[in-house]
Amino acid sequence: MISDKTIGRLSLYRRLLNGLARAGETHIYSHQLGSSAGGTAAQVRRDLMVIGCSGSPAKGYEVQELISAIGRFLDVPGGMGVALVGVGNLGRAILAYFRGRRPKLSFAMAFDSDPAKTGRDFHGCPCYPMADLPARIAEREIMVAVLAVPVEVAQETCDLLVGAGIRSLLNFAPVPLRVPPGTYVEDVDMTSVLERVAFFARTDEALGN
Amino acid sequence: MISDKTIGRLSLYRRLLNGLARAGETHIYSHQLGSSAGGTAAQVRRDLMVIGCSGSPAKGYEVQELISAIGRFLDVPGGMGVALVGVGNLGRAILAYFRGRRPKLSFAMAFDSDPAKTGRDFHGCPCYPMADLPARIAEREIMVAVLAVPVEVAQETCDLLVGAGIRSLLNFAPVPLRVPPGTYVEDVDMTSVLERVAFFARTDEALGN
DNA sequence: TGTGCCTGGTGATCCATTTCACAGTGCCTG
DNA sequence: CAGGCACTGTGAAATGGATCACCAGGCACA
Repeated sequence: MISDKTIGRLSLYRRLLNGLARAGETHIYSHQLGSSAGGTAAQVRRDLMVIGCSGSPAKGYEVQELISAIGRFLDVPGGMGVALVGVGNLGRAILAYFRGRRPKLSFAMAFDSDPAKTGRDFHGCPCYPMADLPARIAEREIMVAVLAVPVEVAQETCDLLVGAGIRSLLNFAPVPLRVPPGTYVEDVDMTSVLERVAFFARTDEALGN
Repeated sequence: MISDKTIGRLSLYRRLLNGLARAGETHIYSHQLGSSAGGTAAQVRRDLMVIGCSGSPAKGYEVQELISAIGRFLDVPGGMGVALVGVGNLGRAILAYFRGRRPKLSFAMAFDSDPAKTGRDFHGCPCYPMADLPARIAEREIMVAVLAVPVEVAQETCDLLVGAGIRSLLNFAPVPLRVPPGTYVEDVDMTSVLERVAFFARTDEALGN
C-alpha cells in the first residue's frame, strides 16, 4: 500500500528539511518543499499524508515536526547496521560516501574475498573475510546488505547473504538477482542508467525535458 | 513516446544477450530473456517491438540480430564521449567501473577543482581543471556528463555543464537539479535508495517481495 | 466583524506502464 | 497431409502513481 517511490521522497524531504532547520526555518509550505524536491505541492501533501503528518493552512508544516515524523516512520529506533560485500573501488566509495551521514543507518561491517583487504578498516568500517559472513551477520542481526561484487559472483554472494538472514539488499552488480519471496532487492545498474542518459542526450528536445 | 524504462531494459537485454552469444547461443525465446532480466515474456516482446525487432514463433529471436538492433537503437554510430565532473572517491570508482566496458560510451575527460588531481590520468581518463571545462566540452562536442561533486556545489556545477552544451546528465549528488527544459537529468540518490532498502527490510514480508 | 486570500486535505481523474489474452504462424509429429 | 503445440505480435484491460480541483479553515487587513 505504501509505495517505494514515496519512501524515497520522504528520505529526500528529510534531508531538505534538515537543511532548512539548520538555516533557522521553522515552517514550510508544501509548494516550497515540492519545488525544492523537484516535485509538486500535491505530491508533497500526499506523501506527508501517508505518514500522518498535517500542517496548518496558515503556517504550512512545522519543520521540526516533519523531521521527527519522517524519522519515526523511516528509522528503526535503535539504528540499523548495514553490511557491505565487496570492498573494491565502488565498495570503498560507498563507505566513504555514507560515513557519518546517517546515524541510524551505518555500515557496521564489510566483507571481501581478497586477503589483502581483510583484517583492516576502510573508512571506519572493519573488513572481514567472506568465510566469517554468516556468523557475523547473524551475531549482529544485520538485515540490510549492499552488494558491490563483480557480476560473476553476484548471484552466489546474494544467495549467501539471504541464507545468512539478509532481508533487503542493494545491488550494484549489473545483473538482476534472484531472491526468495519476502526479500527486497533494489538494483542500481549504473550501466543501464548511463546508457539511458546517453540515449536521451539525442532525443530529449523532442520531448521537452 | 518511448519510455525511459524501456531504454534501461534494452540496455540490460543487450548485456544478457552478449553473454548468451559468448556462450554460443544463437536463438532465444522471449520468456527466457524475460526471466533472465527479471521481467515477463510479454514485456520483452513489447520492448523489442518498439525497436522494430521481430522473432519467429518457431525459433524465437536471433541473438545476434537482437544485439545489432539494440545497438542501432541505443548507440551513436561513432561512439559518444562522456565527461565526469568530480574525481573524488565516487568519481574514481565510476571511472574504474566503466573502463573498457562499453566501447561506444567512454569517459573522455574528467574535471576537478583540486589542483592535486588535475594534469594526470585516473583509470585512463585525463583530469583537467574546472576552468577548462567549457572549452574542452565544446571542442569535443561532449553531450553527456556525470556529476559526482559534493552536494554544496552540485547545482552550480550543473549550470556550468548545461552552459557548456551538456544535454543530458547523470547526477550522484543527493539533491534534485534544476535544469532548463530539453535537458535530461537522471538522479541516482544513493542515500534515498539505501534508506528505502533499509525501510523494506522491516516491511517486505507484509508485501511478498 | 466581515471579506478575501492562501493554504492544507482529499476524492476524483488522468496518464503511463504493465499485464492479459487471443489471433496468427510455422514446425513437428503421427 | 492434417492436427496440435508453442511461440510471436498486439489490441484491450488492469494496475498503480501522479495530478487536478475543489472544499474547509485560519490569518490579515479593512
